[in-house]
Amino acid sequence: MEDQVEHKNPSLDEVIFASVTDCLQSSLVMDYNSLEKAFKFSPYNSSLQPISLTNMGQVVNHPYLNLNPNSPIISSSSNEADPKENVGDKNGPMEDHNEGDQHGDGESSKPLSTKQGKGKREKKEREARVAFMTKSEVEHLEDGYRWRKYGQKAVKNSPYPRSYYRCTTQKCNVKKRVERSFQDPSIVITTYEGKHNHLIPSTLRGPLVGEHLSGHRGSGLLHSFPRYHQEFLMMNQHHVNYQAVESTSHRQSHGNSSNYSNHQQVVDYGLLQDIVPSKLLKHES
DNA sequence: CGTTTTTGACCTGCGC
DNA sequence: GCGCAGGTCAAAAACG
Repeated sequence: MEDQVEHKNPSLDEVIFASVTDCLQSSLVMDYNSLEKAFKFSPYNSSLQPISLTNMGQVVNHPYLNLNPNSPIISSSSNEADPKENVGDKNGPMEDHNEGDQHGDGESSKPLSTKQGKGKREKKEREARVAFMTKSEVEHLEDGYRWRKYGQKAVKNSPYPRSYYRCTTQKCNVKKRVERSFQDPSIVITTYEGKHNHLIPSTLRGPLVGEHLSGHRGSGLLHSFPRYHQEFLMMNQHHVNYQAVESTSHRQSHGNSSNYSNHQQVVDYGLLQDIVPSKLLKHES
């Protein structure tokens, strides 16, 4: 734990969201130590990017984060199409796009020998990551998507293991990692990697996220699922639509501290409207 | 019986 | 080069 305090330059890859005590409250629970730990998630943790969720509460601050209201937000969109968004990082870990050829890294069909990739795939490309810290008793928070666990590892210096999940939807290679903070075991750190290329499955074993968001809070399986978290997912989901329609440059709104809000303006009248409460959508604009 | 979880082995990147 | 830690695979087990 000592060695982790190297100040690396954050760049446009990883986002740290605030956590909330639960979906009914908006009080932030921020534990910097845990945050640091969250940063350690990534072997490439040179890339961290704060997010401004102006309609979702305050931005988490952290010595590593270098919060800058003018910095482009997030993200998630990043490695897909816009090389510009990778600005600032010294072509480190994210220089090639393995999704270019197919969907992904280590799909099960890929033989190990290929994986070793002598020569070919130099560095494995990583998707954008978003980390949430959530106060929750359960580790695997219901988020509307279906996940299959594909691994679990013990985490150094932590009594709690880290679990690895993959979205079960075909061709969707979104992954997430879940681990409990050893500093505060009540906090679950969930890291999403990649973007869903599909909508939230309607065949959920429970109410849709949207339902939940639109006022049935406290009911159903998602009760433990924090609102920020849900909101991110909703936006993440709709980003797919957004891209499909607008596939270009709306994201570049410098000076606006909330790209999300900007984004929301774009998708506001689409599907999102059906599932996200309007006040939430309007809040920022 | 199909799907998901478990878990040990293996691979990769990094620091020394 | 070696060892460590993180990440993934894949066979077997468990589950519904």
